[in-house]
Amino acid sequence: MRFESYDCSRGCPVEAALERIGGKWKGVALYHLLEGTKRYNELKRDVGNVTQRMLTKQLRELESDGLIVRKVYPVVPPHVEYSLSEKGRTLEPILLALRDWGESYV
Amino acid sequence: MRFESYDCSRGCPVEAALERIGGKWKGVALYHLLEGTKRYNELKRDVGNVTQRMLTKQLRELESDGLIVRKVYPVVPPHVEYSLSEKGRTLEPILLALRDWGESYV
DNA sequence: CAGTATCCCCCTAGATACTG
DNA sequence: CAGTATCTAGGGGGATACTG
Repeated sequence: MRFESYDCSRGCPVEAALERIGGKWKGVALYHLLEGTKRYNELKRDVGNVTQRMLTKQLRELESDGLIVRKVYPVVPPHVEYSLSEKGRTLEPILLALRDWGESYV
Repeated sequence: MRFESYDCSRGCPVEAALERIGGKWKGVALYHLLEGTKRYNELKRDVGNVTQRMLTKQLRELESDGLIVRKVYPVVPPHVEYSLSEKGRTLEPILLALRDWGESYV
């Protein structure tokens, strides 16, 4: 048969993946990071209507999941850059597929 | 450039797509419906550790988003079948990509 | 079998203000 | 510039019991 069945009672890969990128602003943030490294405020502008608190929170989760890299330059004023990690870059096909689907079917 | 930028302040396609499939049990439910039409309890077993209340709720949302079809046979005992709609079937590449990513990178 | 009906907790997420 | 700190509302989500 074409699709194998999974016992999701103790971890399903689809569920696991969505837990990583399904946060309210995570997908959009990751998507915009496909363009390249961005500073905090740049990313905030791109993501749009998000509060600082929430963006910071979601970025920290993405970081601790190893999907993005946060680089701090110890200067005044602060300079922080976000970029996709190797692992984060593997999400590219998914993010582009989500974008295309969103454009076509929503 | 490879990726166009989107103003997400009033609707971003990635965000829109994730709003449809990002619910806690939606991805898994959709994924299992790739296998074909299922009855309620069958789907519930497949999805795993979900309560009836939540599964019903998420299925109703998927239905009102036009991603799944709910067919009720007016018999006793009740018989209800769920299946992917045309639109829902367009999610197949995304669901498979999520599964593959989840298997490899989580 | 395939749901409702209740009750309730807690976490998500927003608003606002403050800061190294 | 890139964040904390604090407070708060709202609803997502669980447990349990009941039903046509």
